[in-house]
Amino acid sequence: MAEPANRPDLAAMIVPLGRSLMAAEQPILAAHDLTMWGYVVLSHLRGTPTRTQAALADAIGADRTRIIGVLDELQQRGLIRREPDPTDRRVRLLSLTAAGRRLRDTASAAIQRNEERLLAALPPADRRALLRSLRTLAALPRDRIVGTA
Amino acid sequence: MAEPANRPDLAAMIVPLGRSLMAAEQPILAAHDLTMWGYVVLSHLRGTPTRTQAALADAIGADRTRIIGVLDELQQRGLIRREPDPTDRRVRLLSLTAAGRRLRDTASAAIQRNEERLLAALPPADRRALLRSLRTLAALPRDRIVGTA
DNA sequence: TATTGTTATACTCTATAACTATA
DNA sequence: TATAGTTATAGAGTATAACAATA
Repeated sequence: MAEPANRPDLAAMIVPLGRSLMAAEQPILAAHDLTMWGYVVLSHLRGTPTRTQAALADAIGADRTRIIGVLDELQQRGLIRREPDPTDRRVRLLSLTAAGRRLRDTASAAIQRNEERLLAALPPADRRALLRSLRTLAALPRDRIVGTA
Repeated sequence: MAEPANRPDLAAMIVPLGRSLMAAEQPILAAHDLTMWGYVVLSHLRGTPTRTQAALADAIGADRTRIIGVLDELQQRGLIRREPDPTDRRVRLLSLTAAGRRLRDTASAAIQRNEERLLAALPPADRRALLRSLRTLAALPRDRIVGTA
């Protein structure tokens, strides 16, 4: 058993790659006055307006307490709306403003322009398969990956 | 300009996926009494015995000061050798012991067994293309990805 | 003087606990 | 009493600065 390792661990390839991609985003985000979490929030709200801050935190894999300062700033800058739900005044309805959407789309375009530079290293068919596969894996629920520890 | 975003950012897919994969490794590593950095060190030394601790730290993307405790423990447990270079007694020659190699291979097999579960979600051709592509991207030097910020 | 490794310290990021308000 | 949000605090992980040994 235990044949010789003929491929690196998935994690060993993906984690450092992720770190590099994050580092590559940093100057782009800074140019748009966005923190990484700020950008993540905008990106998530762009697809799916969210009913509670807790649900948002959960969806983006952050702690509830961590996103509060982020939301404060995004709201102050008029990039998101954060209105008490008339039905239940404890919850804050979260959505993007037009300005928020514009900013996030501009930043995203710049980020993807940079990413295209890397993807150019791949044959077109592999490139497509990579993106398709990553979408599939990224869509898996976290505990499907982690296993019921 | 700025056509509607038709794909998620690479980073947005890869980073959370990496976090989940790391979380999935955790219990497996714990079962072998390994920390993540410990495992990373063993894995790197397995492929390439390294001449200085600084070079090792650099190769695995860690700080010089961070790996010292890790090396201490691995050495104490007889998993690595760490001998002063007779040529230059400042440097420590680092390599795996037989026990170190065995342990890392066993852990790696368990990790990859778990990863196979996920890869099974992909069509075989995509799966191959994904691994091939990740290898290519992971082999890129970091500053090729980050750009000369 | 420059470099390897080490130790001690400070900083950042993240999670935990305690509090307020609504229900 | 339970839940959403917030604030204050503590903890983990990481990097920075100062030091000792060797070249």
